[in-house]
Amino acid sequence: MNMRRTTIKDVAEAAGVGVATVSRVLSGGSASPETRERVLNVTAQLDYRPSALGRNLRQRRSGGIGLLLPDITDTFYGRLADGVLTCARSAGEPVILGATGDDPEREAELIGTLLEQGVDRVIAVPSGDGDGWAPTLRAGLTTVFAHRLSPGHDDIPAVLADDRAGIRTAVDYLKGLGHRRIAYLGGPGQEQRLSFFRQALGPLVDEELVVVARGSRDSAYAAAAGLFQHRPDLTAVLAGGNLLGEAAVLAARELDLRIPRDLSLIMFDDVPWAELCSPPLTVIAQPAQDIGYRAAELVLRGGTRRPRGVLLPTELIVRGSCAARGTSRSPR
Amino acid sequence: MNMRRTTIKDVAEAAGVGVATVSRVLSGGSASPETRERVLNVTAQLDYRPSALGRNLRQRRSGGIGLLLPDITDTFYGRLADGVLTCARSAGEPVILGATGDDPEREAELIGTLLEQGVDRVIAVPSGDGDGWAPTLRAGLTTVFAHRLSPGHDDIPAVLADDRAGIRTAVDYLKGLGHRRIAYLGGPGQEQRLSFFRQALGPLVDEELVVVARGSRDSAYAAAAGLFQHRPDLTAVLAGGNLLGEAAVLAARELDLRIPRDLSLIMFDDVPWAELCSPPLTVIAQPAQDIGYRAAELVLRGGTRRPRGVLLPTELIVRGSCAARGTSRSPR
DNA sequence: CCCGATATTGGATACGTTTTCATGCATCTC
DNA sequence: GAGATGCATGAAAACGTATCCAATATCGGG
Repeated sequence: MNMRRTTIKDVAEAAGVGVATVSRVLSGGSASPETRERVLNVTAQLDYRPSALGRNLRQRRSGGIGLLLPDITDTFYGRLADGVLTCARSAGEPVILGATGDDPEREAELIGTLLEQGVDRVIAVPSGDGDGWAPTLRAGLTTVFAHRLSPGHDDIPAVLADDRAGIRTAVDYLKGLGHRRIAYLGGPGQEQRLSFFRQALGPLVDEELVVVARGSRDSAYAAAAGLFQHRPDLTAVLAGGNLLGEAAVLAARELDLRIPRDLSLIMFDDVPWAELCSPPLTVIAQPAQDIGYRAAELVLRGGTRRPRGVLLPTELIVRGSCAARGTSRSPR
Repeated sequence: MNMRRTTIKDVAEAAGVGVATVSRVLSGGSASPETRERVLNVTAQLDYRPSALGRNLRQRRSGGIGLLLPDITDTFYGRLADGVLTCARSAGEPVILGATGDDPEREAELIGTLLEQGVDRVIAVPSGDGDGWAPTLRAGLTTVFAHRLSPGHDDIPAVLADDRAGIRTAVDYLKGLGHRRIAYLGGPGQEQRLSFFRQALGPLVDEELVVVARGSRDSAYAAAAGLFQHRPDLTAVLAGGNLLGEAAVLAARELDLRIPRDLSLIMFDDVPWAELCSPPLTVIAQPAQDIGYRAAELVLRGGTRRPRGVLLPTELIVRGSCAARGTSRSPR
């Protein structure tokens, strides 16, 4: 028994038309009403599904969207991915996921795989300094950056949270509470944010209080602990991501720093556990799902008339991890 | 300027051999050492990458692994996905991700998309009662179930955490602390776990204390709150997932139940924030990444000699969310 | 020195689709 | 009514690869 898949040829034969006609009917070309109906009937009856394999080869592209994230384990990227999936599903496009680990080399390797697969649309949280992207873009990939942009590729549309406003709001909030020595705990690829932070802090900026960790949990913890130990005089810290925030809480606990009495903490990204933490964490919420969704919209719209990019609003959500400076000096 | 992609034909021409030879060299067939070297040289020089499109059509399958998860936002599935990605990357296989939302209909739709793409290997956390899988399997998909199995498809290999042991350990632990009225807060697709729970509890089981929520956060919260309000006499609860655990903590806080004084809590799945919670949550750790990795190994090994499946160990990690019953009656 | 066996090679074919192009037919215009 | 115009249609040609098969070259044994 040879269970061959039904092809367009079978449909054409059964409907008494040519394969070209079937193809046209199915992809919305012109055809006479009777023919169309007949073809559609046969299609339904035979349960025919056009093979993407043949189509892809013919069109020399596989459809589908490549999604390159630093770490799918990070809930922020999880939500971002969810947004992409939602949009892609409504367009019937498959999503090919790759985890770069914020390593340009791995990123390049994954892009290679995507190209090999004929994928010509990719949404990426770019890692590295952006050198790796030049050849990719020349290869004709429709690219949209999400969450971060890549230095030197300002012509690529990007969907970003409004980090500048978010950081400004957070810093102003901390300043308003009387804090002066405010630290920033950043992760990979946050040059942009760092400059916004310096900008928002103005003359108060202290380069020793700006620390950048690598992507891992361990590295984040080490950075936080190092910072707290080395500069016990700091009174507030802005963590540039939920991993960093987690590390800050852990390190603070380990060093017996009480939040918010000894240390005020604001974390980038609102995650469910921020509310479960004690004290609940004050955060800058980012619309992660929206970022993904909008990026998918952009990349699906494709080459035609590419907008400059999208900036989505952030929101400071005040919970309990910040206190006025001086509280620690209040009696007992 | 016509920037055509270099094809196998170009390589053949440049190397002065036939396309068949190039194909053989590149896919490990037999060839004379000189020919092989020459072809490889030209390949490298022209930066030739074989197009998956042509190959896929020829072999009538697209390679790549379909990954069907209920919710990529859930860190458990995030880690599982990470495991799959790691294994797939080492095999050079792309991973196509789909979120089912635990909805059999969406699941079927996604499977349809995969089939259309020619994907013939899929790793899935099956949703629903398993009816939807029969046609899929008949279509020749190499399938591996992860984390859950599908009722009525015991012939499909599955990679699971040892829920039975995990639950038994947790229940015994709670029993040992003096608890008698122990509740279970479950999510979708946890029939298996439920029966293990009943089994572990033995005569103590109280059906009113077994609650099943749907997949969403809201639903989980509603279930937890309803349970706590309706049965204030319960003293311990086992949450069947990190979403449920989160909901339990939130609901307990809302109802002014102190953990662990008024209520002992054990959560399935060890997540980073379990340690940040106050009190830190006692959990049953599951090797989510391993589950994904092993599932990928299984599905890549493919049709040949399919093992019965894999059971991975769980571990009870005692932190601070469980107390001996009677503590609440202690003075003050 | 010749024959058969083996290893290597390239031409040709097929995979399933989309798209171009030419054909036939009907309708429209002057 | 004749030529022009438009539309529906099907045959055929790609798309880039893997593989079948026949042909050639190499080698060993008799």
